[in-house]
Amino acid sequence: MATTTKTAERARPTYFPQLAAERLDIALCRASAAVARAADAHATEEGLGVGQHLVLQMLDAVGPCSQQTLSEELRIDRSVMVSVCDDLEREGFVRRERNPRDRRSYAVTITDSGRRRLAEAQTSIPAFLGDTFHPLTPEERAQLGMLLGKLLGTGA
Amino acid sequence: MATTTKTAERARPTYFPQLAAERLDIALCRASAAVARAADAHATEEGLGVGQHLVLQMLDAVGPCSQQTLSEELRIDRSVMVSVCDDLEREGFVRRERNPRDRRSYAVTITDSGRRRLAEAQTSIPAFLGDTFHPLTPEERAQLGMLLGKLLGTGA
DNA sequence: GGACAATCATCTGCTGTCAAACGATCTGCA
DNA sequence: TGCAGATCGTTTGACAGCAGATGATTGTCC
Repeated sequence: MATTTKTAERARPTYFPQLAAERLDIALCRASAAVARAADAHATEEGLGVGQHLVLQMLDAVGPCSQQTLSEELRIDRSVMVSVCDDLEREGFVRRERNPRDRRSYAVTITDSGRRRLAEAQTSIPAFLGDTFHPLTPEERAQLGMLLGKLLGTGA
Repeated sequence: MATTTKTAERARPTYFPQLAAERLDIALCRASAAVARAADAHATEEGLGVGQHLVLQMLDAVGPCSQQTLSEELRIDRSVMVSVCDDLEREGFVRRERNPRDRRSYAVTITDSGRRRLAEAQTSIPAFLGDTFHPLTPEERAQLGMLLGKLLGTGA
């Protein structure tokens, strides 16, 4: 993203310090949404959105899942999960079969093609992520992940 | 928000640990957007959105500003700032006067009514925020703010 | 003075997210 | 068995964020 260079060029805006601490928290959370959005946009450009990547990764790791399970684990809204799976299915990366035990739900399964695509993505992504998170040291990134995880109640 | 109680009630979803670290970062950033959204929704319910609150707070602290300055400092998009100021002006919390030195820009000024509204909001918000951020200690909150700030290039 | 690029506020269109509602299906209970 | 309520996937409508274009204004360079 050009944001990094841009902020360097011009007198970069700063959260003005008089902001009440509580509001600053929220302002920053809101801003971290921008990071996620940028990552999303970039990943989509590369042909595999963050949501799609997460789904493939999870299916690869834990086997067939319902869309419900996927959306709960990955914090992607059910209605959004529909289109994520639509896209993945259209490209042949997953199969949707009705779960015979509960015909309301699907058993979403990763295909061999999906596994190959996943492997590709794993290699192309790190460079971009290094770019996005480069202001932070590896320790700080780990810490950020830990704090956000704690804030969101995902356990220690 | 009911999120805290809800996560306690039901088998709470967790980011499944096999997630590659890089993706987890982004997944968490994305999820923290949900925190910001929840805060926004709550604040709007109380009659003063987060954006509006931030603007009032800044105008109160640093005096009249152009919309451009406000949107840069507060990381609110220019086009969004238009409607934020529209709302504030309609309710009489700010005045928009043309800057005589540069008639392209406005000098947005907080009114006495705006100051009163700001004072009200300052008292009603902390309770909700304490609830939202209670998983973190004050030190951790400060650290989270620092890390996100660094990630976004707002300086140390 | 006049041409040109830059800036401010604004509007429009696109995308992603979410809440609410719906049909199909399952579960529990009488 | 039959019925009420819950759950799964889906669609729809509303809304925020963002990029790009526009009109008014400013500053700059010739």
